[in-house]
Amino acid sequence: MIKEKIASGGLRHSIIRHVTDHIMNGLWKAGDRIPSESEFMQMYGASRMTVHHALRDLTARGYLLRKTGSGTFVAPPRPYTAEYAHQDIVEEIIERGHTHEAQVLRREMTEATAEQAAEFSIRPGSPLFAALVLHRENGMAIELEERYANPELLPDCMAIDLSRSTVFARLMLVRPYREGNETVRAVLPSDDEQLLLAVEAGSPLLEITRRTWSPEGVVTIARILRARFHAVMRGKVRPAVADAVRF
Amino acid sequence: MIKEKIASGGLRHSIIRHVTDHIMNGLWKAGDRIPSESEFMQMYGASRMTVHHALRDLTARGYLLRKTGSGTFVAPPRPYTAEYAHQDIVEEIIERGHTHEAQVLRREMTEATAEQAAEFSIRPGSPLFAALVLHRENGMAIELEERYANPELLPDCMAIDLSRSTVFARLMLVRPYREGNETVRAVLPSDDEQLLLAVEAGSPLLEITRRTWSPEGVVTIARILRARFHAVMRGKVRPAVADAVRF
DNA sequence: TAGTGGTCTAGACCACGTA
DNA sequence: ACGTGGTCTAGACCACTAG
Repeated sequence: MIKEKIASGGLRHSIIRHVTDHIMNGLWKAGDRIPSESEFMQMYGASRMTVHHALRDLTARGYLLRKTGSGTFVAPPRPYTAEYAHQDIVEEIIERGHTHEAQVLRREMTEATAEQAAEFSIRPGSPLFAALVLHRENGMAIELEERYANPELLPDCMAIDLSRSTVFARLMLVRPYREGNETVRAVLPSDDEQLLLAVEAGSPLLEITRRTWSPEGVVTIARILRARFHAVMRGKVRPAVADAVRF
Repeated sequence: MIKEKIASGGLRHSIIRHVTDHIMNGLWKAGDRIPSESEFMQMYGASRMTVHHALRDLTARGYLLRKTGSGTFVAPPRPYTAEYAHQDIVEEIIERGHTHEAQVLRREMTEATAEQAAEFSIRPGSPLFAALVLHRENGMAIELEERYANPELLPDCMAIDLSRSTVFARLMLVRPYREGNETVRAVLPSDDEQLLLAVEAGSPLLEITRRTWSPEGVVTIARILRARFHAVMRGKVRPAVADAVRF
């Protein structure tokens, strides 16, 4: 019976480490059946709840697959998942110790066109917040932000001082938990965009199109053009996590 | 006492939904203290273990913060996290019902230069696998893959039939659980790359540089150039998940 | 000192899958 | 029929934090 309770901070974690070590070392390969709950109970002298919740954690994190009636198996390899943490651009620039300046090119409440209405799932003609902001770092234009928002779901969006704050920051406060999707492309700027961002014709830009929704509906859609050194995204790569315990 | 055991698939999930609903609706805001375990026990007529593991799940997923002795609190808003699932390009093309063709431009075992040795944390002159593969979809060049790998950690890499399979696929089998980082940029191709990918001069490309390591060290470094419709990445946006239960 | 969360036990009933 | 995992209970001891 394996007993390392004191040294390792809990039976639960001992079991978790046991399993992950075996998987990492290749002793247990994808598809392999691993010991059952009752076998772990004997190995560790643990109760079933302890074993169960250790294996449950690992299942939620994508390491295991469990089938009622059959057993617990090492999950098949998953695709790489790259994770990018997007920060508020104002904070990002300030953290670098640089100066941020925003040029507000558009900021108004409009009526949704048919196309926009479809994207937001609202009625055509409904009020829609529209903005266009050029962000500069140390005087150099690095990002052009084209933004639309549903004022129903993001109240007071017209009150945001876009020269000092961002819709992003507002979102964080009002809709801290949300979902969305994002598309990243390499693009060339239009003539207008080229002038605004003060880049040479033919400069490659990173375009990020992001749609964000809360349970009530689409909150905001943004198209972000990044230029120069800012035309980069850095992220972590991990095995994809199962979407465990959806709710 | 709230009882919805039958309708909702478990007390645990009822409690999880209770909490997430309140957070999503804004009834509980960041930093707010939420009911204690014993209060939830009374509300749901549940045992402490059930309540505890429901709240534990939510903590692991970044929704809550728990402090022994103080209580449970709504976690402060986190930055957007965009998650991109990278698939094996061969599988991706085949799933689209198209034909995949790989042109192997380089495939050899070299000796690591000083620079490469530093990136892989190996000794200069150590063997290093190097490859350059051009991937075509329906005959059209869409991706140029420049790849290096440490043969110590990725055995048999010279044996991979790069015209039919990928180093990616090999990695999935041999190193299913790994970590890494990734950088995405918008770039213009070099003259060589432009010719190989058969794009016009000045076409913007998506460049993905990925470094992958296992517990033993850096396994592989890849630089991927994506052209045309393939110069896109689509991902999901979610609140960042706490790195819970590290081990 | 009273309340909080962290951990664990030893039972229990159920649905499912394999044989 | 039996073993598997899914779920839940009713206790317990501990360390920490607040008043």
